[in-house]
Amino acid sequence: MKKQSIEHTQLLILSLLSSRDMYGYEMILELARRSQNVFEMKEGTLYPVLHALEKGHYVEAYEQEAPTGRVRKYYRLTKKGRGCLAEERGAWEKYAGAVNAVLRAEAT
Amino acid sequence: MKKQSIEHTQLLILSLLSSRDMYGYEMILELARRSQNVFEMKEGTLYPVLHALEKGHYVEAYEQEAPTGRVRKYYRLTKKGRGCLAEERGAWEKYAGAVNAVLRAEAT
DNA sequence: TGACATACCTAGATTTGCTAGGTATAATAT
DNA sequence: ATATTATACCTAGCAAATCTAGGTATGTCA
Repeated sequence: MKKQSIEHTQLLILSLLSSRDMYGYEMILELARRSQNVFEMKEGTLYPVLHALEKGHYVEAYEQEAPTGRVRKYYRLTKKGRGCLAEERGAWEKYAGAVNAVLRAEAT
Repeated sequence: MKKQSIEHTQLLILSLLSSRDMYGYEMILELARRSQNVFEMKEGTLYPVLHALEKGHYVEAYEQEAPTGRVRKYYRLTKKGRGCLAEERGAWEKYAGAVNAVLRAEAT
């Protein structure tokens, strides 16, 4: 079907970054928190997507030292990324609406 | 993440069959209709899933002649299939709710 | 000092859906 | 009459998305 699988991971990452800059590991924790542990994103999923987003100029990376002394790799949403987020948000709403329409029809 | 990709195709098919028995080609048309053309399921997607559902005893197939004279292969939801549908429905709601929670947090 | 949490990374397998082909019949247009 | 389109089923192989399972390294706490 048409764009059957929305790139959920990408949508979620962009959405997180729209509230504030974050580093990878933080995104995993934050996603779990905001979804009440429904999402348990794996590092093997996150990092490749993050690198692809950077390569496509949807996000920019920069390093910053944490209070602990460790250097973290933060990601910032670009203008292009913001546009992509809006687009994917729309796609998600359309998609979820369609699934719900089919599920509701079930009861009819 | 945990069951990241709900088996959307399966959920949609089971949902369709819960309203009435259908044959494959009909499901494609009906899905498009109920979703207002958001879903355009491909035959290459549908038939393999249908066969897997049959093998797993979630649906049963039977042949029936159409008024046109052609024989169609109808599918009927089994009790097991009904249980699976309820389960996947729940999973979908949980999943969609989590995505929406993350998207809403964005605005915060 | 040993275990665990933090923090990053990648190769390869798995799953899911799509592309692109095939067969065959019925309806419709030319 | 005949060519095209819609109906109706099928499968092999490709592509994309995510996960598994490993690796490296540092900081924290019992």
